[in-house]
This record gives sequence, C-alpha cells and structure tokens, in this order.
Amino acid sequence: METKARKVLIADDEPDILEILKYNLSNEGYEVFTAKDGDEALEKARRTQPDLIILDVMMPKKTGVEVCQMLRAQAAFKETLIIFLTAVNDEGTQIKGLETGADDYISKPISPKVFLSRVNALFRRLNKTDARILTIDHVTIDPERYIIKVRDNEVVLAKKEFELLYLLALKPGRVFLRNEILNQVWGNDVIVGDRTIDVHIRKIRQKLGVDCITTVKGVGYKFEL
Amino acid sequence: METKARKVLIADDEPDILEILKYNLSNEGYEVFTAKDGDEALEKARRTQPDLIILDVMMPKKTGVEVCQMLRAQAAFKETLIIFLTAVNDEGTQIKGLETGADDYISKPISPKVFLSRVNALFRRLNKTDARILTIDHVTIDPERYIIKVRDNEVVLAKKEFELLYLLALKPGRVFLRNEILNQVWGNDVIVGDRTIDVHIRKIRQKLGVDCITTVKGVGYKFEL
DNA sequence: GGATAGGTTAAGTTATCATTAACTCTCTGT
DNA sequence: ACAGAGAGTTAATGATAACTTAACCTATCC
Repeated sequence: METKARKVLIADDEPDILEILKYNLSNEGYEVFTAKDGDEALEKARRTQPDLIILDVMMPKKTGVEVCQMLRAQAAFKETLIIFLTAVNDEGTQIKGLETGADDYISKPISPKVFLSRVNALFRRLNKTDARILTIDHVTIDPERYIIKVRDNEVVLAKKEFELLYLLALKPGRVFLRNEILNQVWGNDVIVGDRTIDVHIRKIRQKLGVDCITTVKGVGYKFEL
Repeated sequence: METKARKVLIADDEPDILEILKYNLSNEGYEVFTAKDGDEALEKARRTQPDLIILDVMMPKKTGVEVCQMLRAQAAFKETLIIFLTAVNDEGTQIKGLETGADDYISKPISPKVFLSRVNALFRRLNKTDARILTIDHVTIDPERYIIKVRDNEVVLAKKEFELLYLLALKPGRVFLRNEILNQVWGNDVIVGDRTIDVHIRKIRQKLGVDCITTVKGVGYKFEL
C-alpha cells in the first residue's frame, strides 16, 4: 500500500522465529531481510539500509546489544529504528537495551499480532517525526505549529482533523483507503465506527472553505486542489 | 487464442480428492498438475513452476508442511502461493502451517464452491499488489490516484469501471474471458447477470471517448488502441 | 465543578453506482 | 433469407457508500 515498501532487517539465530516474523511482516507489505548472527546483521544492515532492524539479544558472533551499539556509532544508522528481541523478560537487559539506543523492546515468546502492532506503531511515530511544512498551491500546512493557511488566512483544525489532512496532503492526488487512514491517524488497534472519518473530512472541508478533498466512492479520499 | 492459464499443482494421496479439485480448477480455466506424495510434489513443482501449490498436510514420503518449508527455502518459490489441506480442523497445525509460509489453509471435507472461491481470492489478492501506473500510448491509468488520462484530459471512472479497465490494460492485446473478468473484478462468489459486464464496458467506452476496448465475440474483451 | 472543545456515534438523507430487464442490433451458419 | 446467439443499448430499480446533523461522551482548562 505504501508507495515504497519499508525495509526491515531481522536478525535471530532461530530459523523458526525468522520465518514467523518474516512471514508476518511481508504480509503487511514490508520488504524483509534476514540474518542469523550478529556479524551477518551488521553486514546486511550496511548493504540494505533498512528502515527498521530487529535484533535478537542472544545471538552468535555478536549480541544484539553489541550490534546496536556499533550501528548507532555510524551516522547512517543514527535514525534507524531498532527493536530488541529477548527470550527472558530480563529487566536488566531491557534497561541496557534502551540505553544503547533501541526504540522498542519485545520479549519472546512473540505473538505475531502484538509484534505487528508494535512495528506499525513505531513507523507511525516515525512518520510523525518527519514534520515538514507542506505547501500545495495556496494551502500551507505546518505540522510544527498545527496551523493551516489558506490564501494567508489562518485556519485552526483540531488534532485528528489536522493529522488526517496532513496525511492526505503528504501525497497529493494519491487515494488513501479508509483502512490506511485509520491505520495512520488512529492506529491499528483502535476501533472506531464507520462514519468517523466522514465526519472529520466534513469538518476539514468546512473549515478550509476550499474544495481540496475528493471522495473516491468505495475506495477512499484524496487531497486535490 | 488461448490466454496463458495459471498453473496449479495439487498434491494429495487420495485420488478422489485430486480428481475433484482438478476437475473444478480445470473448469475455471486453470492448468492443473497433480502429485500423490511429498516427493512427487517437490519434483513436479520444480518442473512446472506453478503459480499455486495445494498441499495435503498428511501425505506419504513427505508431509505438506515439510514440502512447504523446502519450497520456501528456494528462491524460485518465495512468491508462489501455497495452500494447505488438512483432514482435521486442528488449530495447532493451522498455526504451524501459516508460520511455515503458507498463504491459506483449507480443512477437509472440502466444498468445491468454497475451495474455488478461496483459490480465486488468493489470485485476486496477488494481482492487486502490483499497483503500477500504466501508460498505453496516450492513455494513462493511475491506480494510486484512481485517475485515467486520455490525451491529458482527466476522465473519472467509477470503481468497477476502473477496475475492469485496469485489468484489461494490464495486458494490452490479451483477451480476457468473461469468466476471468468476473473472477478478477467481481470475485467469483458474486453472481451477476449476463449483461452486467457489457454495461460497464459501454460506460468505459463512452467516458473515455476513445475506442480502446475490442470485443471478441464468443470469447471476451481486450484492451487495444 | 462547570464550561468548553474535541472526538465519536447514531440516524436520517442524499447521491451515485451497480445491476437488471427488456429490447435492439449484428453477425454467422444453414 | 432467416433463425439463433451473442453483444449493444437504454432506462429503471435496487443497493451502498458517503453526507449531514445532532447528540453524546470525555478529557481538559479555568
């Protein structure tokens, strides 16, 4: 669904785990690479430049913590998401993991559902981080200030309204399925009714006063002036 | 004149099951191969390079799960669809099956109707994934934006119209049987009347204003400028 | 603690899309 | 030439998805 698939590298010495995670992530549309030990993880990370790296803490050659430290030392991996996997719910390791710069921490045994929701959540958070000011024709969207300008008139949107508009405006013209919108704006796990999106869309249209959101019936919405 | 049929390999040790499934799939236009045990399945898979492999879990020589694992380990079968058949509705096996990288899971006794609908659904899902912009001469079809352009004029099609046109345009010149179109666009569980496709074709021709869909009487339609 | 704004839901309405049915047209084979 | 089959056409109906409005929670802020 994503225009360009997110790349994920998984490093674990247990083939079963690799297989399960790979299967689940692929199904969600991610491009998945695997490694079976610390050294291979480092090497594949360098080669594939993934957006997310999942590291088993206990691995041959180098532990996940070591790999993480070495990666973080390189400029290219300063911003890369890193998740640790650990067999025991070891509090000590957990702290240590986050200190070396991991973004999340998942303990085995892994429930694929939980796992996916954590991964998706991370990417959502990441998405929000790259907050750049969008300008499409005479509409300006500033995610830092939560402000919209239409022909120099300031428009105030509520949080959800803003996020929804921002999402659509990130790729003008592209149709976002209702499911995509729910995932990005509300999050995977939240369940809201069918009409929630419509109401927000309506508010946006109303407040902006410009016809900039097009409905594609049976499909979704797109931003278009 | 024969279009290129999807290849399906069925592996099961019960000749009756093989016969029933083969009959049904052939009827839908698939090209069917069969195997009566795990080893034969592997060998035929290699030889015929099927688009879909249906594996009985309980088979002589090698179980379906084993076959699946061995296939998935090979690059050539990374993307191949795999369905498991199982006699008991065993939850454990089910999970295990999906973990080894199966795409679906059907439990016996098999209803041919349900079976076909699952198979078709899988192929539909597969097709949808490659959402790319098509350009044929001066006609552009952008599934991401749900927009058609004819000589830079934007044309708005409804969902079904769009999907139908997109399907035909995926392989310009190739004739799509009416049944194929129904399967791909409507889904094979839906029953619609004889003239439904015609009406949609007509709308497309009308809206595009260009004569780009050719009727092949008694067979189907093709996209052609 | 009351007011306020944001978020969500529910229900009724509207618009558009999809489908059918009835009829016509155009081949093709005898 | 004529019968039959498949496809084209049209308008009407039925089905869905989206729009709209109002009401209802629920945090948050004076």
